[in-house]
Amino acid sequence: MSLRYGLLGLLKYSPMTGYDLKKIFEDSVNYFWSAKTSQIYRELQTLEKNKCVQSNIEISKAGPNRRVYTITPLGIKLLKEWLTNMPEETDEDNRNEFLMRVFLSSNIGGNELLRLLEARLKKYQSDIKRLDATAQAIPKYKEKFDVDKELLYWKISVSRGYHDVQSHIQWAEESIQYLKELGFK
Amino acid sequence: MSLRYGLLGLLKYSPMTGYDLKKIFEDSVNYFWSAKTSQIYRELQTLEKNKCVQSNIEISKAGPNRRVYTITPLGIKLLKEWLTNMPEETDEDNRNEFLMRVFLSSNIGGNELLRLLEARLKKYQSDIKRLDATAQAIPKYKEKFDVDKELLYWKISVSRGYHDVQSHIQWAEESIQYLKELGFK
DNA sequence: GGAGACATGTAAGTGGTTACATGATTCC
DNA sequence: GGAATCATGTAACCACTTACATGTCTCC
Repeated sequence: MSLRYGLLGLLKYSPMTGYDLKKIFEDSVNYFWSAKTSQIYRELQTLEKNKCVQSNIEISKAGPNRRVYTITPLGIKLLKEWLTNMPEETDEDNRNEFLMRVFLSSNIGGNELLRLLEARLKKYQSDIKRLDATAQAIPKYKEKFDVDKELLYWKISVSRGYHDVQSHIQWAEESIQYLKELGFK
Repeated sequence: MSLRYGLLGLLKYSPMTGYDLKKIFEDSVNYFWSAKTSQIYRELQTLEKNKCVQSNIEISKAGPNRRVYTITPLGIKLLKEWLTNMPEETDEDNRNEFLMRVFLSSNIGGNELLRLLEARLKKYQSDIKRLDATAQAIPKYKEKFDVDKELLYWKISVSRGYHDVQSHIQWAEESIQYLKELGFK
């Protein structure tokens, strides 16, 4: 569901192609949602079937033709309905393969887990850099889409990204230290 | 994949039924993985097809019969292989429907978002209680499965759960305050 | 001439959810 | 008598991934 409404939400800023949407997902929403190109194109097709968006082919002399999607009034209506009708239990999706590995680490031992955690710590540190890039992209979209009140909500979302990464780093560092104190290396 | 190995990992502690596994998922692994009964039974069937587990029906006079699954040497081997061969990019699955809503909140406005965040904060606070219960369940499993070195890894996992929830709470509180300072109510 | 960005899709498969179906036992 | 827990499953569906397929333009 979220992908569906994410696409509608972005199309509300401006008409776009599937390719554009994929790029925005990559460099702005990416820390809490991602989607493969193939899924985006398919979802756009079903959205068009449901009359939530409408597409027009834009013939360009320079480069391949582009199918540009525009949100319809119905699309806007359904987007707002989704946003206002929030179910009691919208779980943040906790599925975490890495934690499954940690949980089962008795099978590989503390030394091995230590190495896993150290590698993971590096990943978390690079996550911060990706978030910085995202935060810096916000003003760019401000110009591109000529939005203003949106910025507040984008900032609150990005801030959640930072809180998350920072807590991951803290946990990894603590756990590494703990394992070392126990004599693992 | 993770469900598959989660089941194998738990079955390594002790032979169990699908129903048992479901219960353990609910009160011990739940904060980073969950699964519906139907999925667990199906997965156990494919694991048996692949010779990773083996099942025997236990006839009980009191109550319905139970199909008890036992991990095979092949299952143990594959579990360990999975744990040692960690791919470079095991993403923690970030998909977060709630954040998608926050990100798109310009469509409903700051007052509405404030209410969403306040409800969410309560949910986070109840998450802490669930984690406390999980942490307290650890010794129980220690006796049940007669494990000891596992405890260390369970503790490290649960600790991650706490870090996560605490950062969620902090973010929600900060964002609520921020919105209030801006005059939303 | 080749790499990489631009651009759009289809097909098959996996993992997860929802809905359905059944029936015994225990405790109030 | 009724609700909750124990216990096991099937079928249909939905969301997402992986692999495949095609072709243009731009910059080095």
